Order: sequence, then C-alpha cells, then structure tokens
Amino acid sequence: MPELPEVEVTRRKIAPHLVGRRIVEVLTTKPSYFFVTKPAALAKALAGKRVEALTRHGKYLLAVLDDEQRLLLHLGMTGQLFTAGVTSPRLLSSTKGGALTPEAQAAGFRPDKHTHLEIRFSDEGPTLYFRDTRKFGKVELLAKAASSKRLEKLGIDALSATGADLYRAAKKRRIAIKTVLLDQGVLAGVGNIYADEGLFVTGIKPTKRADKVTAAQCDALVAALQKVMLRSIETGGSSISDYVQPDGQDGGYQNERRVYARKGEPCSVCRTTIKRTVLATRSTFYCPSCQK
DNA sequence: AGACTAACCTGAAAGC
DNA sequence: TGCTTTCAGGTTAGTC
Repeated sequence: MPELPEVEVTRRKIAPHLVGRRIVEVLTTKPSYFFVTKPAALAKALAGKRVEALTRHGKYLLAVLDDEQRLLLHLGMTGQLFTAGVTSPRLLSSTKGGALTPEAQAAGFRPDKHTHLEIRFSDEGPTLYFRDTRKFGKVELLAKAASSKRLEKLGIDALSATGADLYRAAKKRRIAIKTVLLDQGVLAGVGNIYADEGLFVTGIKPTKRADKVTAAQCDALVAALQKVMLRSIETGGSSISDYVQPDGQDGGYQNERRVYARKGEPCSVCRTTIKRTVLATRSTFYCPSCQK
C-alpha cells in the first residue's frame, strides 16, 4: 500500500524513536515469506546493536546499525511501523474489530497476530512494532559492505530524478507510460496512486506508449510527480484503505487526489466522468477528456 | 532483453 | 442472513 510519500512520512515519524537507541531484544512470528533473513538469525544479529540512522530509497527503509550492518525494511501493501502506546480508533479497532472500550483506548496498541516484528530497546522508551496483515512486506539484514540485489535494482529516487532520467528509459520501451512509471528500476518510489495522479496533472493518458512521450512531457511528468508526492508528504500521505501514520493518525492526501479511486466522479477540471481501466494488472484511473 | 502472467497473503466490500 | 466473488498504495519468479 505505501508508496514513496507514505514511506517517507513513516521514516520521519519513526526516526526519532529509533536513531540513537540500543536494541536489547527482538521478537518475531514464525519464519515466512516476510522474513528474508530468518527470524532466529535476525534476533541474534540485532541484539546489542545501536541504530545510527534511518534512511529511505524509493519504498525501502534502511536502518543503519553501529556495526555497519543495515536492516532493510519494505512495507509491501499493508505494512505499518509504529511504537507502543500509540492510540487511534482506526488502528485499535482494526486489531479487534469491535467497539473500543475506554480501557482499550487507554492501553493503546497491543501486538496482534499480524505483528511480525517487535524490537525492544535498552532504555525506557517505547518498543517498535512492524505489523503487516498481508505479509507482502520484507525484513532483510544486510551484512557490512554486502550488496543487496533489491537495492541495486532500484533506479534513482523519484524525488531526486529529472525528466531526462525518465525519458532515457521511456524512449526505448514500447509499453504504456504508466507501466514505466511503476518500474522501480526507473524512478524508485512511484506507485499506483501517484502514477495516476502525475499523469492526470500532466494531461497524459496512462496507456500512451512510452516511446511516444516527448522529452518535454517527461520533464513535466517528473515535475508533477514530485509536486504531488511532496504535497502528500506534507499532508501525511494517503489513507485510502489501510495506511495510517506511525502515530495512528490518518494522512490527508486522499482528500486531494484528483483521479485515483474516483471512478464515476466528475473530473475536477472538466466534469467528464473519471474512468477506470486495468493496466499491467493494476487499477488505473484517468479523465478521458483531459488526458491524451 | 523486454513484455506478461501468476503467485505470494489476508480481509473488507460488493454482488447474488 | 450467508455464501461467493472481487478488489487492494507491491514485488518477483517464471514463461514466451
């Protein structure tokens, strides 16, 4: 679910609770697809390490440890990072499905069956939790100086990219421009919502062949993607289905999106009905009149 | 190499 | 009410 803006909001809110603290204990659920590094190895390697920094590249978070190992985190579709004591009706009700008693509200979040990673620290501060309902997320420990196949495949971070970066990739592809935007090897961090939003702002149809998109259009597209994503970060990201910020609050960008998940609604510019189609097996929303 | 599909999971919402 | 189908902010292994 989370794209670059949601991951960046998560990074900014989690970093103060993580950086500078020493890990004492790591609890996990049983081995699964979610754990690239096996839970037992993870727990053993992390114990006693201090976290030096929390960085982001595309949709990946990287916790840098004091022994130069790095913990790679990906939120997948439903991943959430937050700290103990967080209280929010949405987060709490999602863990039990019922009405909130005052006692539950006061107690805050408790790890549930979807909480796969719990990191405890040597100080009195809160425990860090990684919860992920669908387990499409990833946890991988990268040894000192080891390269990571996942990171190496990424293109330039979408917020640092230029139109030329996109044009270089687009001009040799005979597929839909939206599919190129979703390719993490081109602009890392762009996902389904922001691809649709950026294309709408630029007036380009998602199905337009990538090699037919001009250099000037690529410039405009990258600028639009960056403007939209920076605004989303400012407002706390998009809370459309599962996403909540690490402090339990909903983001605000879902209220500003122009086309994503607005099938049947009038276009904000020309009032034409927004259409939904499927592209690269993903839902795609666009205005048939504004986007050519 | 580039282009597509199926698969990894769980749960909410829509459809009948 | 209840059973079935559809859908979901992602990535990757496998096939042509």
